[in-house]
This record gives sequence, structure tokens and C-alpha cells, in this order.
Amino acid sequence: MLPVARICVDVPLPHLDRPFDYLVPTALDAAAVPGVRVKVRFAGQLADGFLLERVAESEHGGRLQFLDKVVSPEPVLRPEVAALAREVADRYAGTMSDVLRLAVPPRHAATEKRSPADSPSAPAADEGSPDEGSQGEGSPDEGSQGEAPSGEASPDVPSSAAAPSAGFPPAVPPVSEAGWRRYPAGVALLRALGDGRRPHAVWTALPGEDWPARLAEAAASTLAGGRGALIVVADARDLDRLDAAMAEALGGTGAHVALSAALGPAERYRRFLAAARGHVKVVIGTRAACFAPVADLGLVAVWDDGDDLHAEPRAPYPHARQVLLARAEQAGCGIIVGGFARTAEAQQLVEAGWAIEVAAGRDVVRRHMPQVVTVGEDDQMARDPGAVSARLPTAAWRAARDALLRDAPVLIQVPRRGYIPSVACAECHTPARCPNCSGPLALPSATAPPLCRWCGRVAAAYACPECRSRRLRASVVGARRTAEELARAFPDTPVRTSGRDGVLATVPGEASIVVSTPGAEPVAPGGYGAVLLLDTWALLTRADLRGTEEALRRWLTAAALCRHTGTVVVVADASLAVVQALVRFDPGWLAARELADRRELGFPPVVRMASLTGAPAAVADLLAAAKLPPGAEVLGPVPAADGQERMLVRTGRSGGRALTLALRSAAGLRSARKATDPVRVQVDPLDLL
DNA sequence: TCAATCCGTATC
DNA sequence: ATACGGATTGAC
Repeated sequence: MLPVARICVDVPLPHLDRPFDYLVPTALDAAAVPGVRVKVRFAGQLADGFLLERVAESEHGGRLQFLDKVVSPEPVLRPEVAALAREVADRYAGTMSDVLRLAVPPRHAATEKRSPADSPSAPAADEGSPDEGSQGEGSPDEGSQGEAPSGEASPDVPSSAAAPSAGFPPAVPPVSEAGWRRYPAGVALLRALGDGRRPHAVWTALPGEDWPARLAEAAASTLAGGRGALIVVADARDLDRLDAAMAEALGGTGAHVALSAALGPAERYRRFLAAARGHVKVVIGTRAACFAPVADLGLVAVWDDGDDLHAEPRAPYPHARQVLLARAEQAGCGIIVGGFARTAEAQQLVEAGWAIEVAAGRDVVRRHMPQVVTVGEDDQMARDPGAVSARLPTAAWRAARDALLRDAPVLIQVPRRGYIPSVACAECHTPARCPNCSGPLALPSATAPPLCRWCGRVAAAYACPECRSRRLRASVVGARRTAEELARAFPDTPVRTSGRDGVLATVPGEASIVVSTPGAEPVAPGGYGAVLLLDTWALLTRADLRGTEEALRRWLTAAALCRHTGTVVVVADASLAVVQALVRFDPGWLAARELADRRELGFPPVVRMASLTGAPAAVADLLAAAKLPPGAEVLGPVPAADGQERMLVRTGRSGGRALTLALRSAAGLRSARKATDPVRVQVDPLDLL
């Protein structure tokens, strides 16, 4: 074979983030194929690496070392995944080695031996569903930028011209299309997948939609057309549901595997190998599965892309949606970005013309949605004779009572405690933003003037842009007690809770009260008779750019579990756009507004932002070394935890790639001259906004 | 004159 | 990072 092997060496230094060439000794010639793990001598030391490719000759002027050893004959890093890792590293100002650590699970030699590569007898099925997901609180976000089909390849809104043509293929539809008929573009989407085309879809699921079944059908259709599929969800509970639906749609076990971080090393590697060896063509999993070795991809999909858990908390902090967008672009395959809600990033894909909207018409939505009623937060508290509670609005109490009388379960969503205190107008509740840079304001103490969390300026003269009021209030969660009181109001009804300590997957379909924190809502067979959304003020005043988007996402996720004959009660000001979006079940409308707002304020995904955190001197040093693209705007510093500080760099979307490359080479310069105090670089993070 | 040490540089 | 080389310094 070709005498030179190009190796991605596992070294943490940014300036060494490129392939190095080695000679292949005769003894290793057969085993040294692209994708295998190797050991090489690097700067005198033995280092791990991946073999990227074999080439005829090296560009390197000096003498080449020999490959030390092929660790395992198993090609665990396909060329297309290597290319994806390279792309993700560039997008997030990180190194390929960092990304590969996320992408390829650690080798488990015993597992590799137990099921030799040449005997595909090993059952590829996943017995036992992926278990408890103990992924921590997701914190960083991601962002994107967008551009209609353009020359420059930007993974945020990939630049290819695509789009499913709604043709009528000769092929007989191999899988049930019934579930997708409610969406005008749904059937065309399935057929495009079956026909080997590359549809780009932003899918807004109908209330009550059995989304795992729909995604399983999309995968089945892709598989029937001879291509593989990859579906990523946010947490273990969603993965369990999808796993069951896949088993049904693909005819039992054996056709797919589920990958999650919660699996042990042996099982995780076993399932990974099943995919790498091509024993299965369909992979489902949580965020790390974005890099799963699925050959001949026809479809990638992400469900509920607004969930924070899709953001990887380890460097370089990639977001599953962005990784899959890049992957779809590189593989030339279809993609579905789905959810009950819609993120600004997904909206951007639609508005750029890169993706088509797969959403039901308004009349169909109305037919399938529960009634949604709003109650002002200070409104009529229940004075009904039967109501023990003095804090529960009458309408909420009535909706719950009616559902229970019909022997249906009632879901009560209450926010979890622990939101960052943020500041809003005391009169009209408009979130307070910095007059200088539009960052969120904070109140350092009860008496101090508001301070911008981005640029650090004191906004002493702040007045609300909506109502001119100068009074501010920090949001306070009054939470949970409301739910307890409600439970007391219905003494004979069983009460269950689902949340941080103890997440319920399902509850029985009979009369009961289920108190849940957002994201932990159990599914009830037949749906809930009523869903109460309480203490919404806490959600709406998060010190977070995505505050309203996140609030709607959480409400819709809960409301989607309500039967269409039931009632959803939201305790919030009906004049707020986010509340209107819930009342109409119209996340696309809110996402469009949200995206327009961000465009105006200069937030991701319309611009690219990088956050640099570290010791003040180190951050300044990195910034000084970075050749920022023209027009880049530097904000800060603002104090961060542990005496560190944080600077933000904002640039237009066309400067995004230049920004990340500049930061990476600046980090390279620093590491080359032994500047050891670390600076954390995050691109489009969610947490600070 | 030689060795111990300090920088600077490259790592296939 | 870590290893090497060439210059620098200090002591015999």
C-alpha cells in the first residue's frame, strides 16, 4: 500500500492541530488502514493518534519517523467523521483531537475480542434500552448564522442548494405515511428520504404528536431507500421513547442501536462497533452520537433542538444541531430539525431558504390542540368554597377539577428554583437591557445601580424603553408551594412529582395530580385532562437571551401532552407575545419575531460571538495576540467566577470563520510560547446571554 | 576549557 | 508539553 500514513496525533496544543506524516513499516502495512488507532513517536514521546489516510509521499521536508504500532485493526474513525471533526473544530475554535475525544468512545479491548470483526454474528441489537441519563445541566448554547445559498461554505446555514422537490416517485412507499399526512410537506419529505434525495426540513410537530413514531418512520423510509439514518435527542427519556418506536418501525431489534453516555464503557463500545462495522445502518442517541459511524447517510435528525442538553459541556462545546447541519452538508444527506417548539436557529434555516417548513396548517393545528386559557398572575385567586388554596387562580382550579371529575390526570408545571436573578421593569416586566450593548442588566445589590453583565458598564440612568419607568425589580420565584397547595385542594387525589430527584417516564391514565419541573413531564396514556403552567414569571425573566423562546418550548412540551379535549391554563400576561404563541400553538410565529429581535440587537444566530474567560491578564494576552477580523467588536470585561473575567467578541456572520480561526491561532501562539494560564474560548455560548 | 543552565524552536 | 541545540555563564 502507499508508504506514508497521515496521523492526527493526540496532543492538546492548538498549534499542533494538523496531520503529521509517518512511514509505515512493512509489518504494519496491512493493518495501517484509515481510521485505526495508532501509537507514534512524537517529539520523542509515544503518543496516541488516528490514521487519517495513506498517501504516496509526504510534503514534509525532513526525515519521517516510522509508525510505532497499530493499536487495534478496527477502523473506528471513518474519513467522513474525521472531516466532520475537522470542520467542528474550526467552527468552534477548538482542536480536532478535542472533538475526536467526543466522537470516538474509548476502546474496550475485551469487547472488541468477544465479537470479531469478520463474524457479523454478533447481534447488533440493543437489548435493554439506554438507561438513566445523568447528563449534567447543560449550560452552553450555540448559535448560528445564516446565509442563503452562497458560495462560502458556512455550516450554520449550509450553503448548498437543496430542498426536496415534491415529486411523485415511482417507488412504492415502503413505510406508513399516514402519520405524516397531516403535514402538507410531510409525505414529500418521507418520499424524498426513500428516494435518495436530500430534503432539509424544519419540522414543527402538532400538539399530541407521537414524535418518536414519526422519526422512526422517517428512518425506516430512509433505510428502505438503502441509506442509513442518525437521530439525536436530548436526554435518556426521549431516547427510550425513540428506541421503542424504532424497534416497532424497523421490525424488532437488530436494525438499530442506541448510543448514550449513560452506557458503560463495554456496552457503549459494543454498540459503537456494531455501527462502525456496518452491522446496523440506523443509530439513535444523545449528543455524542452526532459523530456516530453511520455509512452512507441518508438522514440526520435532531429532536427538540432548543434543549440545553444538546450543547456539549466539554471543549470545544459544539452543539448537536450545528454538528448535524455540518454533517448533512458534508454527507449530502437529508436533515430534520424537529420539535414542538422552534428555535431562532431553525427559523433562520427556513428564512434563508435552506430548509423547508414542515408544519401543519392552522386549521389542522386548531383541530388537534387543547383549549389554552390565560390567567393574569395577579388575577382572581380562587375564592371558591371548595378551594383550600388562596393562591390558585380560579380558572386553573376549575380546569383541574373538571379533568379530575372526568377521571383524567392533571399536569402541573412549576419552574425549578435556581434561576439567575435577572432584572426587569417593575411596571411592565420588560427585561432590562444595557443601553450600550444590549446585554442583560444585573443588580449587584439592593442599593447598587444596575450593571451590564456583558460590557460591565453601570447603567445608572436606566429607564425602561417601553414605559419609561425607572423602577426595576429582580425576579423572584414563588414556586412550588403553589403546587403543594393545589394538591391540598384535592385531598382524595393521588399526587406524584417528577423532577430533579426522580423523573417519571409515564403515569397512569386515571385521575391524579402530577407536579413536574420543565423537561421532566411524564407521558400519560390518552393525554392529560388539564395542564397548568404556573409561576411563569420565573421563566420569562431569566437572564437569558433565549428567555421567551425557552419559556415557549417548555410550555409547548407540557401542553403537547394534553388531550385535545382538555384545557391548558397558563398563568401569565395574555398580552405577551410568547403567551399568544402558546394560545395559538404557533411556535413559528414567535421564532420569526425572536429572530428579528436578535437581528436588531446583534445576537446570535445573526452574528457570531465568542466568549473568552480566564485570568484578566491571560484574556488580554489572547486578545492582543488575535488578529480579529475587521469590524469585530470587543465587549467587556465583566467579572466572572473565581476572580476571572470574561470578554466577548462579536462579529458579523461573514466574519465568523475568520473570528474562530483568529482565536485558534492566537491560542496556538500562546501555547507555543508556554503561556500556561488557560483561557476558555466558547463560540456562541448560550449561558451568558 | 568544560560543563551546567537558559532560551528558543520544532515536534512528521 | 517535552526534547534538543545552540548560546550564555560560571568556575577550574
